[in-house]
Amino acid sequence: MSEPTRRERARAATDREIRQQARTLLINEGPEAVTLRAIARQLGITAPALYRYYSSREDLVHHVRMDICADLAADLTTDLAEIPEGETVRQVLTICRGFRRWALDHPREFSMVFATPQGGPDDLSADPFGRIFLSVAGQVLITKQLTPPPDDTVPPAMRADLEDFRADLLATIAQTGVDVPDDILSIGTTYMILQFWVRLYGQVALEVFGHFPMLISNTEDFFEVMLAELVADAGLGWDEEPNRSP
Amino acid sequence: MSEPTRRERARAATDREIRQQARTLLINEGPEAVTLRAIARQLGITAPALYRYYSSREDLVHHVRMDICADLAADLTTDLAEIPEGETVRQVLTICRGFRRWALDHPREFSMVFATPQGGPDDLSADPFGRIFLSVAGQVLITKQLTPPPDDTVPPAMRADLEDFRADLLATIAQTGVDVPDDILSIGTTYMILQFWVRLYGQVALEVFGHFPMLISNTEDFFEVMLAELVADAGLGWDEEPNRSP
DNA sequence: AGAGTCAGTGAACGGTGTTTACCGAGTTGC
DNA sequence: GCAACTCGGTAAACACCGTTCACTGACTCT
Repeated sequence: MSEPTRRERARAATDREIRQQARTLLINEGPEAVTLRAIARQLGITAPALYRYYSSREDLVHHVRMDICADLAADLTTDLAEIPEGETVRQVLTICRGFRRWALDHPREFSMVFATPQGGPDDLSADPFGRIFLSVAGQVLITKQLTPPPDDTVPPAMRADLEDFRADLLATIAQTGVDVPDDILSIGTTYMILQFWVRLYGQVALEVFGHFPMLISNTEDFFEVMLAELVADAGLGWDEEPNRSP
Repeated sequence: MSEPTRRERARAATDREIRQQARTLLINEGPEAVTLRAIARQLGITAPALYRYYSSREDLVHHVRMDICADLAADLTTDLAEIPEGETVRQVLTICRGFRRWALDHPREFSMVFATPQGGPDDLSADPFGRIFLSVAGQVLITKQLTPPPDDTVPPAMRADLEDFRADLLATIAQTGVDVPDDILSIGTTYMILQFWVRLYGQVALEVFGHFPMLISNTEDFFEVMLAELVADAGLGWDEEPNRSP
């Protein structure tokens, strides 16, 4: 069992090569260039051979999508490792900046993962990026006093969904080893996390797709201003941020 | 000159049919189904004939994109026509709801126009959707007292861009016939309009792409809550909204 | 009436995803 | 050790794609 046969190792290796080559083509020449024949050509094999690994082009693309998510999560984890344990605000900032940077550096991967209508509501715990996002949210929840909107501003029709989401959040966070008491995650806070994601995503997507209604020469600053507002609105202080004197 | 020859009228007619057929294919079978041969087949002609109208498939797709924008703008204009002149808050709500509804009803058109990395910074005055968005913004600016962030919260590095954008805004609004005194459009207000667009776009795109981190059974309510917050943050009151008793 | 314009055609080229039948090296069971 | 089997890879074929090119034939203008 711990003895993968030679065949199995070879298979796993070419499988990795296929997906790697697919991504190289995606990055360098765009999504329409990632074709089975091109991939096979680069690998020195023929196109039908790929059907031993994936049932169709769509199937391959799907797996590539998952790889991309995993890589993004790995990137963010690396960034995060450099931030000391307790400084949760810096962790939040780091992950947001890391997400933006990754999106700008990998626009084609970004739009493949975050801007294709395909796919039902994604299971956040399956998506590694979701995992890391929620894990940071968990750390914030424990160590910082948040100022969420009072629960009664949330309309009744949303409560059930938010309850479910809260359960998801708690489960996902518990899985990462962090311990979150139930009462710290109010419905209002849950709603706030959603809003956080909406604004972060909107900003990054608009920047990647170039759909800001104006020419922005310094998008970096624009993002930082938005991020500062976002953090302030979430009730996180700047107290841990060294770049800010009182 | 006012006498379009029979040839010219025929040409314009088939041109419309081509783009119409392309959109039908896009809506019913997705972007990869909009192929020159399929379009020609539906029209009862052969594929090379399309090259009399467009220099390439990409060229056709580009024009289809413009058509989609024009249709969206027309939709929103129709919605807007039913709102009395003075009730600017309702106009804002109408246009935001209309944008969301259109995006959900036409997900493939939406992602083609609003979620493709292609294209540099788009000229908002060329895009008819941008026109209508800005025209409403203009009406709001004249008739409502806004509470924008004070100008000095805007970092210096962004000021130049915002100045340019403000000029664009004023020019676009002036083109619609609405008269806006220069001083009403502060830098802070300009920044606020940008933020408004970021949050609206983020919410709608996430809903269309199904990338909310939770299952939302009632997305309608979620949108309405976000919209209410958005309007409140923009400093617009609910005073004109009849569904809200004091 | 003759010249010219031009939408549309048919054939062809090189590319694509996918299926099918086949080969042959690696693995497995006896 | 050898037969049986598994299975990654191949070649050929099919239907489709975008695009080019030489050509036709009806409409338009002078």
